[in-house]
Amino acid sequence: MRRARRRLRVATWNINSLRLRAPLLHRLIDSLDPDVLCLQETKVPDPLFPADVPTALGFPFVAFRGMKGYNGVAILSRLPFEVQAGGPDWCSKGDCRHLEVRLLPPDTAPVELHDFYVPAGGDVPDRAENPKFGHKLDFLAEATEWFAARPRRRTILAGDLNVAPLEHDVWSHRQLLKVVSHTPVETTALTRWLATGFTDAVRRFVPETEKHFTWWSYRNQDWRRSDRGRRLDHVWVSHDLAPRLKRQITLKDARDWPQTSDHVPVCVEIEI
DNA sequence: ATGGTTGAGCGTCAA
Repeated sequence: MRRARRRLRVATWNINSLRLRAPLLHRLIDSLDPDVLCLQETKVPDPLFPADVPTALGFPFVAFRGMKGYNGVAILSRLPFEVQAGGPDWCSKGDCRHLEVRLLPPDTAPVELHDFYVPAGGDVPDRAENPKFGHKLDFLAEATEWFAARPRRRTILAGDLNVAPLEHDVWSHRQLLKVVSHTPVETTALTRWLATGFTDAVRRFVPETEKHFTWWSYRNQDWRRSDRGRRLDHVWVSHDLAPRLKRQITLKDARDWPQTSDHVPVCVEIEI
């Protein structure tokens, strides 16, 4: 007997403080209707996680890993899941940048889901001068090694990867070649990670010759007019899921929400 | 070359 296919929508958003922007999640859900939502930069320690927020939004299954002040990831889900504990402590820093869950749809096989928040890497793209850049490169290398050693089936990886890998993932390739997020050492590292067995889901729908961004700095007076964006937020799927991709939605309108994040949500729909 | 803005949480640091 053949198992039923199910529509799965996975969204990712760097929310830049969950407690501050929890009210905006209503808009995200109205616009994207996700089944699963991966958040980054929740900036909330676990004991202070607002447990009532996901429940009120209709997402009864929740996992979170947060700390004081910085970082922090969370997964909100309509589908049940099991948290996969015992993953690596990336770069031995204990800094709350990754969650893995095993989604358990009632009518079809489980799906492995990863939520990542890759280190931003500071301002100077030189590991000798800037330890944060070294941390970023080490994180990317560790993640690549870890995924290379695992099988890749029915797997989705989403998050703020803090690298814009392609020429048209930034507003000016030439002007950003020495800017952290688009330096060759970073784009090469991210491409190697992708090549451990993933497909870039959004670029399946948006041609590589077309500019496509998910982040615009707060420091631009008129973000839409200057349009100096970068594509830092990604959804990747294992190759077996690539033919099942149905659409992507990058919710650019979210950049105009009141008191919003500098990142916008990205959502992918897959027939699983 | 510099500055521009935001959040956490009260110092500045991180982005």
